[in-house]
Amino acid sequence: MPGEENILDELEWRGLIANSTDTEALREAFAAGSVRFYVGFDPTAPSLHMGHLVQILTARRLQAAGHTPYALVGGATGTIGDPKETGERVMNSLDTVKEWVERVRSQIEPFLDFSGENAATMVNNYDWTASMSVIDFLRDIGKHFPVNRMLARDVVRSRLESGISYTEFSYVLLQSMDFLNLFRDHGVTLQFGGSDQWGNLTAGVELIRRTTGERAHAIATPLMTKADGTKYGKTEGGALWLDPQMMSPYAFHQFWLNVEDEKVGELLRVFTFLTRAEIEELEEQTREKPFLRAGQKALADEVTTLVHGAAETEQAKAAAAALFGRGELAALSASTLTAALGEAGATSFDRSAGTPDIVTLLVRAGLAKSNGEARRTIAEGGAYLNNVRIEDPEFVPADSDFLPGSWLVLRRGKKTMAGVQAVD
RNA sequence: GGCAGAUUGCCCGAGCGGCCAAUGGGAGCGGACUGUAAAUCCGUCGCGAAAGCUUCGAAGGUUCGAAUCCUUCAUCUGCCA
Repeated sequence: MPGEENILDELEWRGLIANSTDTEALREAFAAGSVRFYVGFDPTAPSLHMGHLVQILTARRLQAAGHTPYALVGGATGTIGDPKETGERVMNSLDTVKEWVERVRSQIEPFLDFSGENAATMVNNYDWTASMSVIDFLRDIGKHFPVNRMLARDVVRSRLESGISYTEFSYVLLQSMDFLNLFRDHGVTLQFGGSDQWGNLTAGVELIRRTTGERAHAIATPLMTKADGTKYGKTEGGALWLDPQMMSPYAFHQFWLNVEDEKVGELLRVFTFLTRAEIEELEEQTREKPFLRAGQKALADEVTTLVHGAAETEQAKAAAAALFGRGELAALSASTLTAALGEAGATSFDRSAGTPDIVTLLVRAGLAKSNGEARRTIAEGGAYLNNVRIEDPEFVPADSDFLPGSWLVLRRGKKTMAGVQAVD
């Protein structure tokens, strides 16, 4: 094992352990050698998001400490659907799931090392689930799941009134079987997941105990929430996607840059590989000189680099510097503007058709959903062209308003920017 | 299977024939303050420039006029089988 410190202490310090089966036994296992562990990702969308990133980075931390990752994509479980409290999931077609499995897999791979002593392995539970016979499943797995216990689980109990299909009710059996198979065939003794997975995690540990008499471990990472306890990204503009097509690196970088002071330390610990000393220094700065936003800046740079790479981070920063900078927008070069607005969001209009008015431009740029909303924004004093507030809804930009590259920089409120370019 | 009640905008929740595009709260959005933070205060919050148009589970109906009354259907909740 590299290093004196047990990785468990590190995870605890970072606040990554919300729940765990037997901490002391696990600590011993970590100290005894390379622990084979697994974490699963169900393909429920075309991209993973912030919540999954916690798991991916935790896996990376464990691998860095010498342990051996098995990253599982849920080709089978993704077709079934983990029950959630709000109600039955919409079943996705097998083709869709198959496509998402590939996308999820390629999103996870860059974070792990697939070579060396403790090389990571990718597995897909479709491989051992699809071919299984119903009889085997019911006899070998189902027999170990008392329905009365299953009914007592929180998610299930919350669904008893509104209804739950047999399909989703059975989900826990599949996930538990995954753990059992990986335990038997690959010697995997630890599974971790989000704290909403705790029931599924412990069910797997129990299945292993019942069928083999041996002990496996489970860790649940905490659910990330905002300072007021609400979920991140739930209300504003959807989830925080890792896929650059679904959320631009610029928007991703901006998200972390705008995090509340109270949360900076926590997020630095969970989402970056900065050392304890570095993080404590940043927390200190956030307390002493919050207006410098040193913590937010480090957080945004670190996480964006992890997910999108250093080059994209630089572009996102350059774009923000150009758009939020003190200087005149007109002083920026055409290429800087094009790059910055490309990050922030850009559209174009045909010059020969004439310049649209401000209302149309706001809608065109995606800053307002309807003309009415655009007008309202103007009336509220929240509409800007080239950083100058526009108060007349009839306003049409003059030729002199065009910046280098025929750009118009539109802004709604303080931080939402978009560019519109005149093209021939 | 029988009886009773419910279904309102992103969420919660008033309204029970005209004054209802529909009270109020939350979320969201904008402004002020600040630091591209939090808290607070103010404004805004179906579409439309407007006339007006489309909304109150779905489809029909009564009426000059319906979210509000009637019929059928769907879903949910209680009570009785």
